[in-house]
Amino acid sequence: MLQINFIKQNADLVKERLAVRNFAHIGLVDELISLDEELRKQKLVSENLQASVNTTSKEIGALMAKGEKEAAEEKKAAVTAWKEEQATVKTSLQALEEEFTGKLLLLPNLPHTSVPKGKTPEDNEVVLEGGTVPQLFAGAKPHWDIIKEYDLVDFETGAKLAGSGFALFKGKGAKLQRSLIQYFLDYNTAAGYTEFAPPLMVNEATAYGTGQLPDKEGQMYHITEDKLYLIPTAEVPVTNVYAQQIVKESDLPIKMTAYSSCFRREAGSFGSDVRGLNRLHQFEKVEVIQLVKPQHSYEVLEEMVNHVERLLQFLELPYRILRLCGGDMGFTSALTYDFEVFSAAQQKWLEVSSVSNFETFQTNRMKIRYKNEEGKTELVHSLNGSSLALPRIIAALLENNQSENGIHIPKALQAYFGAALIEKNG
RNA sequence: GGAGACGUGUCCGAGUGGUUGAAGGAGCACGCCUGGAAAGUGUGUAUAUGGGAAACUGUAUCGCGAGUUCGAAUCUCGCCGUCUCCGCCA
Repeated sequence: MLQINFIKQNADLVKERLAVRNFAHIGLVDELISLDEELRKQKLVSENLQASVNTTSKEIGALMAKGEKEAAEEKKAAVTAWKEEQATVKTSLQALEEEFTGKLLLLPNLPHTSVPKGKTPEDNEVVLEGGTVPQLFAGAKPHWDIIKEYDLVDFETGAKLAGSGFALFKGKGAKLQRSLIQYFLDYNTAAGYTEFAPPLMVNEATAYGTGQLPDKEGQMYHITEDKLYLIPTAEVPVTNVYAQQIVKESDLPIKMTAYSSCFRREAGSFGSDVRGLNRLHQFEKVEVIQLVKPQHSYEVLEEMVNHVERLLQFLELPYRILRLCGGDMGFTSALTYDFEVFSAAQQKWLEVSSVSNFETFQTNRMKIRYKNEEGKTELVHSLNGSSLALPRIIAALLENNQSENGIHIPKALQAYFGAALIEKNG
């Protein structure tokens, strides 16, 4: 959530930055500014009335103590009148406040100056490519066929148990996923991230904190009976660990990692994009999250990008890094780098990680602050990234590493998986 | 799920309608004492937001929300959480 004081002092800049996103409701900026002015005016009126009520009530107390009942009754009448006046002000104040916060929640984050203009994924900027795309043999198959052949994932049974878009991992497939999770977590904790195992459901306040609500309401599974949401990413519970806290300056940066299942309704997704492991309602992911001092957040973003990049190098996958354009960037982000791996049999780039700096957009909602060098409390910056999303990594590994003999396991993973090859009779 | 107890500042802990933003203690900071330290001693020690150059000052906050009252940490109701007993249970 943007800060109203910043919006007021930089109205033109805010509009200009929002335009980079192709944000359709730029008019909200001016609306918010005038709403805020009106809000302040009415607040002042209400507070002044309250001040009169407070002081006079104290006087009544003193008069009662002295036994001057009549004088006390006179003052009571005055207070009652003020309170009636205040009641009407409060009613309109409340309505204004609701309108104001409702509208403020609709404003997305301001894109960083390095964010390219653009509307669609085609306008994203390729920052760099790494790794080499393998030459596949003649009988090479897309992963959804490999999975069947090696009996690694059973989509039919997944669909029977839960519905389409739910996978049942099986045998070596399940073990491959488990070994990747273990490897990713070890890699992250070795880099100084503290491991968490968070709740997979969160309440409304938590979902607002990281910005999933109200923007992505329809994307989350909602357990209405208990007013809980299934998390779409570990970012939600883990970033909120420090919500409403003023952390010690010496505790920064706070580095956290978590493995979790992620749940997404993916309403309206169709076509070949969703085939096999490419898009699921439930998938596994390991996430890294940092809370940092504002002045360091862009250095930290680069550090996190490097961290994820090295992981892909260890997995020996061909990858590229994209700087997302304004139109493709998430609601809460100021700058996002996406990582894609090339899945050689489907000849397709698959997004496996998204590393973002949210600056104060999330921490303003969560009120995560620290006392800076001058002793002033200040919002920290929050960042996160996937390291990594499992199903698409598995898809790319299966496709890129297939051979007549079986599927090769990258060296870095062999100790975790317990073998160098997944054999056909497996 | 049933019955009961409880939820106060960094921590412990007082406070059942009126100078209580909140006693007292611990902790912390600064000063005195000391050769130095400990002990002792003095002072200070919440957050947010509005006004003000500042001193200072208005408002809100004793789990959260609503209500009663001229006035609520104190009374009433709802919610959340913690603990104890019972039930159920991986």
